[in-house]
Amino acid sequence: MPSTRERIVEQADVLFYERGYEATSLADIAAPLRLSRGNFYYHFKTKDEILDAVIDLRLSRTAAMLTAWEAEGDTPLARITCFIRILIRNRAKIMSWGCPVGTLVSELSKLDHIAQARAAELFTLFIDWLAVQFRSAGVERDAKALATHLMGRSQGVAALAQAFGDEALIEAEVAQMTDWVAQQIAAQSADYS
Amino acid sequence: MPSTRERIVEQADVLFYERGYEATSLADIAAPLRLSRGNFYYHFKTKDEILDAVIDLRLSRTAAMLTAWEAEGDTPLARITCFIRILIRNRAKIMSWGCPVGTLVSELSKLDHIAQARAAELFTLFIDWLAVQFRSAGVERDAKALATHLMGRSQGVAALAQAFGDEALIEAEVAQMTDWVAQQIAAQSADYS
DNA sequence: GTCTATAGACGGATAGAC
DNA sequence: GTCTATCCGTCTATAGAC
Repeated sequence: MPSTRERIVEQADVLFYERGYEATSLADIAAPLRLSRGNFYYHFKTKDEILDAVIDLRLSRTAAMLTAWEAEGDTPLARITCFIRILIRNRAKIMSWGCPVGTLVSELSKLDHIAQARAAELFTLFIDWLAVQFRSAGVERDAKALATHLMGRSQGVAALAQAFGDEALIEAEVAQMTDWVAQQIAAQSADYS
Repeated sequence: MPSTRERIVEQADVLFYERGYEATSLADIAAPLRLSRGNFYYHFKTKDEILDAVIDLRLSRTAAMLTAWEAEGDTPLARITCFIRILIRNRAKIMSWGCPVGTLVSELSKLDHIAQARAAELFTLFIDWLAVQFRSAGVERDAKALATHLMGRSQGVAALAQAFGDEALIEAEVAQMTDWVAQQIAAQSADYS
């Protein structure tokens, strides 16, 4: 049984993703939970506070997901493939609302919102994790650059998928990204032989 | 001497980019132009009408830019490089507000706005033009796929640049994209030899 | 009786539309 | 210039638990 606060954050998380932060009113969040606005302000003083809580939620969920991928794949390539395949797994949502991270960061940037930096930490979580995987695959020097590149590639796919609602585009790019990662790791192994 | 209507569209174009469509009020557009609301409604009845006009403006400007690039570069590679280098040329704006096309399409998607499809045509303009360049470089079969891929790559760079405000990231990715295009074209030439 | 949780009304501001 | 709608945020009231 989740607390009222948790239900608010959960609902806000969904609506901030699907409609955007600014376009979501506190009434929009409260209504489906059957909460009065008065009750609402008992738990959160401002809309920005909810945003902070939503970012906290996403950060912790992302960290947990990355930890799960550590156990799920037994090679660096397998683990990085877990990352790439979220584009496939979440393709329906991505075609409708884009990447939850990228679209939030973009909106907060335009609003000059202080929380933009913390939202960008979601990117950092992914990139740092990917860099660890590349390093454990033997790529020492360029691990961070490769990780950043891969993050960017997935952002690009999400942007075009949202624009055109094209599922085949996602699949084609995912295949290319997977090949690219395999090549980077193989090239590294070749250096040692 | 631009007409009042043109000045409205021009101002809206800037503000829709820097602040976003929804976050820009009609007053925000009218104020710097010192227009009365009455005068404003003489030119545009609704906010959506202004959005349509802004998209029209961007479509025509994009088409003109693409035509200019045709003359500017004397090889397909040089012309495609013109495209890639807008990331460098507009890097300051991109770090602040992202890609004008990608962020608009993303916002309109979340708002379920009818104009989303027309905004996405801006992507189509670029992709079709890039495909023409790839084809004129001898890449027949995959021209559209390569063009789409390149468009996606640039979107990814813009997204991360906006998130981190990292100029070096842009330069590194631009260099990689340029190399990638050169390789694609070289690989095609090799097929004929 | 106090603390927690919920409810509802009100105010000030702003937006879009006419 | 006005009208209506909406939104954020505050204030007061209430109901129950301990």
